Amino acid sequence: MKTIGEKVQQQLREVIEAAVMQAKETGDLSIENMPVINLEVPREKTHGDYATNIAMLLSKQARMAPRKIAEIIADHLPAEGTLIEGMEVAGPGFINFFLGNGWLYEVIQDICQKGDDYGSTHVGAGEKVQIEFVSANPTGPLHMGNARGAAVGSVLANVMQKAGYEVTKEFYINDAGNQIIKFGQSLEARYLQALGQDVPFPEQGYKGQDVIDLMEILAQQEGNSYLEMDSSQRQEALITYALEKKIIAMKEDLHGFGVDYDVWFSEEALHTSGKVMQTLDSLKKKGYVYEKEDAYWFKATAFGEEKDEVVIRSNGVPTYFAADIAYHYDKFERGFDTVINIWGADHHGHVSRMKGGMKAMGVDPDRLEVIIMQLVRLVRDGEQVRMSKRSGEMITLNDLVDEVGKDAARFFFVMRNTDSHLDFDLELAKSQSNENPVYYVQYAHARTHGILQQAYQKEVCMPAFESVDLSCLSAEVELDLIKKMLEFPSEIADAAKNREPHRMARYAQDLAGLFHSFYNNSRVLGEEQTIRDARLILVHAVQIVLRNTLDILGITAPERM
RNA sequence: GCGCCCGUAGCUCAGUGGAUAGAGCACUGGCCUCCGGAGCCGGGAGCGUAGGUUCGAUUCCUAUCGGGCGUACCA
Repeated sequence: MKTIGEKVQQQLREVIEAAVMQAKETGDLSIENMPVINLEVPREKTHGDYATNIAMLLSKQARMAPRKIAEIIADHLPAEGTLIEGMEVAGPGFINFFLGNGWLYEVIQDICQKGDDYGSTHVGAGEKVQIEFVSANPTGPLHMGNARGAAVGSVLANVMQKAGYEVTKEFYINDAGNQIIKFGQSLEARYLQALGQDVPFPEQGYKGQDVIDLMEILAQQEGNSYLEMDSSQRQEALITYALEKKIIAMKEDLHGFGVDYDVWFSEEALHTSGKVMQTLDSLKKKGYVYEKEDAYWFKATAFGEEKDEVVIRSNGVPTYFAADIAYHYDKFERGFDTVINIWGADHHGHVSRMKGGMKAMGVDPDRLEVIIMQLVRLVRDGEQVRMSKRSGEMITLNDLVDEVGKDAARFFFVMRNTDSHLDFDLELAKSQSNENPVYYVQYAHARTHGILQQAYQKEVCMPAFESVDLSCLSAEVELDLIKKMLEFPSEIADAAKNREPHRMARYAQDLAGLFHSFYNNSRVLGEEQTIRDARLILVHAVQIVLRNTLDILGITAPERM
């Protein structure tokens, strides 16, 4: 199923190719190979609806100036029987095509017909993709970095789903390892303190208020029933109790942020099921694990790394890296074609050795993609705020949602390329949230609703899109608006293929901007019927596309604000 | 030292090798008694530096300067 934009481009390509072949046959051009015909929408409107650079590409093999080639090709292009209304040779040798407006009106009908489904494509071809994101330590509340990951991951999942990938969202629970031991020590200290004992708090413990609260509640509910256990037993029991609470809380917090997972995967389960040791055995057999200084090492140097990595410590405990190899191998065993991880920049050093691990396990490392998200800097009064779970000084995801709302926060986090640092200015987000671009987009949607609502109240019937004459939509803003909506499916496809969810935020702003311009330029109600009906349909189409975009962004599309 | 990411307007950022590099904020000049002014229209100002590849470079390569992150028997 091709989109209208694709159909038009295909027709242009066929016509251009035929013209080049004809020029070759008549001897006007001497070329051997037909290059891929590249069509682009010129940045400048005066350069036409589409342009091709084929003349520049042919210049070398034809041994002619690009402009000369462009003129020859243009001479062989048929003027009749196509959408082409005009063409010109311009700049260094572009051939610009000017099309009539007829095909644009088909776009509006296409949108009205498809509704919520407009924008969906099959470029993903049902590829099974797993996206793992956030995967925060359950030892503390979710922070800004997690929030960025949550927004980016969920929008990427939405966009890829819309583009025809089969997407599974997964959260990896780091419920094993050193930080859990420290967590247990922290819990124990807080529990005992809650019971009035004067015990010291561990140096490396988690100082967050959430740990104190959790243990005070437990102390109130259960009293000193944990007091009789010995310390290690007590810590274990407290960890079990606290982790369950923490995970439930994380699920709720993420849900409140518009993020729901398909799978919650426990690291601890990898250890207890023996998968970690199985993976290490398998690597040993392949000769990629060896023993040195009482520890076991993964031969990362065999995969281009600078040094080998410990997988089992000299105390017999496997490292996080060992579990991670087992975890990622398990992902592929579960049948995913592609596995995408979204990690903070502080984990980037982990990427290549992880890929090395996959290669050692016989998995093509290119099937493991890691999106590295640059860190979020929290700014208050123009100064950077340092955040640390251990010190307990932080703004949590919940704080953020309470202050600026889910919609604004999500939009803010997903607006930027993941390669860029994100300065999150608390004062701006809290006190001046009206300036957040999300309102601009949502307001456009509310306006579409307002017009349609007014029409309804004035008993103006919504015309059937099939029977309306749209040809009176000829103002520049109207045509621009339609062209922008035409791009929607390919915008989604590109965002999905390139794993760039921020494009959808950009698209939303562009579309909203064009609609606001249209709104100020053209009235809908009060115009004579032909114009009114055509514009009503246009507004209806804009509403659909805006809603679909906001849907991908996980942001509500309000009817009024 | 080595590795990864980033240097684009006063600030925060867009810009799959193309023609005259775009938004928002800030500053500033306008907008019909009208479908919602959280809007619209206009103005000034910019690709860190130096080479290279190319018909053509903000985009690719190299070097260099500046910022961030990593370089644990932490995760």
